[in-house]
Amino acid sequence: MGPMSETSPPAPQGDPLDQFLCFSVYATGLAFNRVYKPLLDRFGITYPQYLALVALRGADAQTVSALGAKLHLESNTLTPLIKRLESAGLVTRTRDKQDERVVRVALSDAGRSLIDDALGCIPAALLEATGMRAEELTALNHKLASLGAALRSAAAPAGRAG
Amino acid sequence: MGPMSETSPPAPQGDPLDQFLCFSVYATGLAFNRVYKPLLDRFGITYPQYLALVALRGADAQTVSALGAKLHLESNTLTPLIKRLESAGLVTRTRDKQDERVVRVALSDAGRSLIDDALGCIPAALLEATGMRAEELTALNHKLASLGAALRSAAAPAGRAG
DNA sequence: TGCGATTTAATCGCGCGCGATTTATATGGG
DNA sequence: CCCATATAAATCGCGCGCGATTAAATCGCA
Repeated sequence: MGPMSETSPPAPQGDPLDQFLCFSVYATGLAFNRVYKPLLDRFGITYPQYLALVALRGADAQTVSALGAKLHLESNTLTPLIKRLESAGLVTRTRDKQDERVVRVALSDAGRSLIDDALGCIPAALLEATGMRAEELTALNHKLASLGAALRSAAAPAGRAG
Repeated sequence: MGPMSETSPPAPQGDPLDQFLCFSVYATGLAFNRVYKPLLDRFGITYPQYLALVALRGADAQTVSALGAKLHLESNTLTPLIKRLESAGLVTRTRDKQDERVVRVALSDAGRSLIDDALGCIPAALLEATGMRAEELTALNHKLASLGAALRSAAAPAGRAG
């Protein structure tokens, strides 16, 4: 993203980067990670692993591709991450009998209880860290989601007007 | 972030992750990167390097710490990044004569003309990729910036109520 | 049936972020 | 003056993201 409103001749502002929406997204992502880190360290998982466990909680025995569709990641990122979760005993990986190409990933009992525990306290801690009202965050969430969707379709290689 | 509005009993929605603001920030960050990648490849730089060059354009001969304050990064991340920019001939690194501990980073002529060229076309391409109006993006930018600031102060180790 | 095209994961290399540590320089108190 | 402390940057290891490639299984079609 670039300077958004070119209609600002007078003040040079704090920093040029602050005019970039992409930078706000980038920096807020870093900030989220820093808030999550100490909370997730107590569970021995990373932030991407936390997201994967949340996604797995939604539906069990998902393929790597299906999980990737939810997380917007591909096997080159997911396979090593899932193997680390497997080493930690939090998920199981099984080749599909019908189609040996696909690997199905499921929460183990330990994984399920870990993510349930985590969801019991972490979201509340995060909500407090934002210092904002839930409805305000929901609105922001929706706007960001549609921005993300627009960017994803713009980044898609095939068939776009423009 | 967690489920934001617990006031939604009926629909299980698309995916649980979509209820997490942190995930929208994370996924939108990934999406921004994917839009930037082909644009920045033509200049031979990465997205963090692009941000660093933008920050350097704002004020020359900055210390690593000052640059880090703008980017919300520290020397463990910045030093290697800056060295890559130096190898590419885009910035210069010089030890401060008054205080030999500090390193001052400045754009080279090549770096300045590269970032000027990049800013000449990339922000417009990004604006188009969002498919949103500039004023809407500006509003989103401000909300995200204050969210980021809140998270950063919550993540700061010392002296907080709560 | 056979065999190329497609699909699904996995592998590899590189550039971040970052916690932890190290090195080098500067500063201040006895 | 000397040494403890502080500060700035650099180094190291690990876990992502991801482009590119590979391996293996399935599908399709003659």
